Amino acid sequence: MQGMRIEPVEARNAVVRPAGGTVRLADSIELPGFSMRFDRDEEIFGESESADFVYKVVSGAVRSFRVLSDGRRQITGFHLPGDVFGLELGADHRCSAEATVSSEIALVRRTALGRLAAADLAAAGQLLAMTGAELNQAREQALLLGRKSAVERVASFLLEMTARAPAERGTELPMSRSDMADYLGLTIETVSRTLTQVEREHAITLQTARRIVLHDRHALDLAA
Amino acid sequence: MQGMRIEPVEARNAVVRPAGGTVRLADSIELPGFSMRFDRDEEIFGESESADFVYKVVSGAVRSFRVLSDGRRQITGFHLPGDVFGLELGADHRCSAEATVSSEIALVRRTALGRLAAADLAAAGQLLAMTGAELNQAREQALLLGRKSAVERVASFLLEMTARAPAERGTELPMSRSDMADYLGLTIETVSRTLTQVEREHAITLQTARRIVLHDRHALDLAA
DNA sequence: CGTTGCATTGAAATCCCTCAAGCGAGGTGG
DNA sequence: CCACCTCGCTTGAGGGATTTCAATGCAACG
Repeated sequence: MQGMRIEPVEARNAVVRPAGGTVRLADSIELPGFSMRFDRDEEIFGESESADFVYKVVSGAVRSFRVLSDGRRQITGFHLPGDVFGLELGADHRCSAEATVSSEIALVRRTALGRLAAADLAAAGQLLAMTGAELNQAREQALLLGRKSAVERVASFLLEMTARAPAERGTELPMSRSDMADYLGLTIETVSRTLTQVEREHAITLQTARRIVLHDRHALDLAA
Repeated sequence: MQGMRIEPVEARNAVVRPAGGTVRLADSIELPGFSMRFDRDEEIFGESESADFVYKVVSGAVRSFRVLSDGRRQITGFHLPGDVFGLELGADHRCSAEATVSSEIALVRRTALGRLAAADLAAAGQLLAMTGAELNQAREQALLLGRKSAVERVASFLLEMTARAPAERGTELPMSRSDMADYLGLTIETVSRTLTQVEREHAITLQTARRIVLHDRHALDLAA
């Protein structure tokens, strides 16, 4: 409905790279698709929308999240270049996804993926493996949210990001403090305070608000 | 290693119902298996043990959980009669499982399940569906742990349990306050206080510590 | 060079945790 | 059969970590 129409012509901000290419979702899953650009904070899909596509980040970053009726938000994951997201088993999406920064996203029709999985056992197995990996990650997050302190959460997050998004001379954090807070189950103020605390302890340097350099991995390991 | 050997003869407390029967893991997945009895607090499998079996609760209840090095524990789910658990994608278990009360558990060799999934697309699809359902549930828990207050967590839990474990004239809670606390990311004292608070507000009655009667579902819905 | 929005910092308040004691049901042994 | 013991649950008081409220800082942009 009010969600994005995916048709190129009607897309609002999204610039489409015309179809004709293929998208590799996994080792043995390569399907025809196309790509679109999403501005920062633009919705890619919404909760309980029909799940017609599967998505892969080409560049930029995406947040998946669920919200309570009063607006409280829990981000369940960040998706970085190369990551596949929006994979659903039922007919509808069970969470929403938005770009945290301007991003290019590749789209594959779910019907195409479904046909492949129904015909190719290797592909079906890889779908299962991808879902299982997400499950492990979700449980890791449950441990973090249920039992870790603010410092431990932030340390875990920094280690995760430095592992996943290594840049030259530091790590880019392609999301706002608000996004981090809603991922870690904290407030933006606590995230900010904790980051400066970790910096004062010389474990990291905040080059800019969104760029860190890791100095003492061991200290973070201990804190996480 | 120190984990339980599954062989009937060597099992410590576990009484085995001899093999020969079959276990239905899903609509189109029925495989040979056997069943064992586990005492309350007895380990069914441990983190990073080899995942040789898949399990299904026949009677009783099971907790799946992960622990931090200092002993803090996060329960990721309770498994009630009919539920399948211990389904892994890699070679090893990524969490531990213990009986919360004396339970009868059916076991199926993972190799048997693997063979079936590799041959039968319907079975592979159902495995995927089961994993996906767990994923949705894990994300629901993330929202609870990251963004809900103590009252909201307890209310959500009570609604979940009354839906899943309805008994005549009330609901049986087949786990201790400590289990509830580690599932909800709270302490046992907060769980206890919150339950009596909810009782004082006439939403439930605590017949015994482990048996509740739901009086005002609407009030709990609002609180959740 | 002012505006705008995100990030940081400070002070006070709150919710939940920690520590501690009391209670009660179930089991055991006398 | 009853006294006693044990273990889990409940309740209270105080403290602490994180949130809330509020103000300031800072960088990007027009």
